[in-house]
Amino acid sequence: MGRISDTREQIMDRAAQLLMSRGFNGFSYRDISSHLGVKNAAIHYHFPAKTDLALALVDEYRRILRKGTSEFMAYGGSALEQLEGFFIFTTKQCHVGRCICPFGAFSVDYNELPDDLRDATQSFMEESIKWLTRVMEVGRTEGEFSFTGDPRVKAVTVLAALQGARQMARIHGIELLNDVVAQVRQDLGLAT
Amino acid sequence: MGRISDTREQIMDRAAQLLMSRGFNGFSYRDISSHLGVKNAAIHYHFPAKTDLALALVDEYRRILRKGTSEFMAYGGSALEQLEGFFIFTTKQCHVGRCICPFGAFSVDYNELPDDLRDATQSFMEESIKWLTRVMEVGRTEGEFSFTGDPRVKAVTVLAALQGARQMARIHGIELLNDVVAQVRQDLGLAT
DNA sequence: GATTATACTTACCTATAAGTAAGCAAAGGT
DNA sequence: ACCTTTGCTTACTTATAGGTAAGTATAATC
Repeated sequence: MGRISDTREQIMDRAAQLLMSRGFNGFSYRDISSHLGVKNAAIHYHFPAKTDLALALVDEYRRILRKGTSEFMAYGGSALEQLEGFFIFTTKQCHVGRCICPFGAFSVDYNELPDDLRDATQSFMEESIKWLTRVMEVGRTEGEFSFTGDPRVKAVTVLAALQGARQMARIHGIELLNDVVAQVRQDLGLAT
Repeated sequence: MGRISDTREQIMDRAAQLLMSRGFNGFSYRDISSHLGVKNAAIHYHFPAKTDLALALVDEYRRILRKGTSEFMAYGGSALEQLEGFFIFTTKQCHVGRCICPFGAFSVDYNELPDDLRDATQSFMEESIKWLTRVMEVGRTEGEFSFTGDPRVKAVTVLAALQGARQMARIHGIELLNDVVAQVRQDLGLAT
């Protein structure tokens, strides 16, 4: 028994891995418990239903996003830095865990998801879009990027390309993601 | 009992719907059989294992792809026409069934898929990439599109953006896909 | 007209899923 | 010293999954 309870954290860590490698319906409590050496019911103690676990994960994702973007959102700053940070985060995560984007994981099962989880996923996504929209806006205004059209639509397109690329990378090899990132940069007028 | 056996076709139709709306692990034989008003074992008669069903679906996708692209691949032609056809196909499919791309459906569960199904998915994807690469090549040469970098990488990026957009559209509304298509066109120098 | 293949159904099996209820050991507060 | 909360385990339930074996009605073949 840990000091406070690091079991809860370990559950979430493992669940995050599994979610991004198999999708929400692709893993079970058993996959978590057997890995941690605890019983199934221990997971249910911390997260009574699978939905609760998923909600906790979405919350954590949102916390991570906010940590990396709150200063930029509040005061502005280098859009290029934010974007490159995002690329690095994405590719690193993908290389380490061969995992897909959380949005991708949820979106496949989205039609069968309970309402609260759908809402949480949707608002997390809206938050991500808002952040990248601001990055696009600021970046174009400051002359760091060049693109035509609505910044929000461009932001959504970039997110979509990365989400798709992470998935395609599993089928076709990890370098596919690097290629897509390179192309997205090029499409924003950035040097290779 | 149908003339020859349209049950098999109906199974595949329904399975295709389900695959694209829930992912490979998101539907069961029961979902198909109950919809068709037959028993579970009837599906097993036509497709002993779920893998067999999935393989048949991939084969069908490949057939559809070839039907729409073989002439272009053989003789060249209007790249713009091919691309617009692809956009229309994608958006229509998405609007009608609120469904994701087959690649997306398989890629989420990819790590747990049997080898033969992985191979089939991979080679179908390679075929799709090859086709769109040629579209990009011809389109740029003929001056229909403008983009920088490797045609294959550009093709992969476009596919990734559409795959990602179809998934994000489920969470955030169907107009997201239209936006992404518009942005992709714009990024290729096409008029809105 | 007997045989065989087709296209199923009925009935079953085994594994696994999510989830619950009750019990228990240890730590913390009073 | 006693009670309560925390953090689990044991033992169970119900539902569903993929899959199989054996039987049956119809249609085609010889």
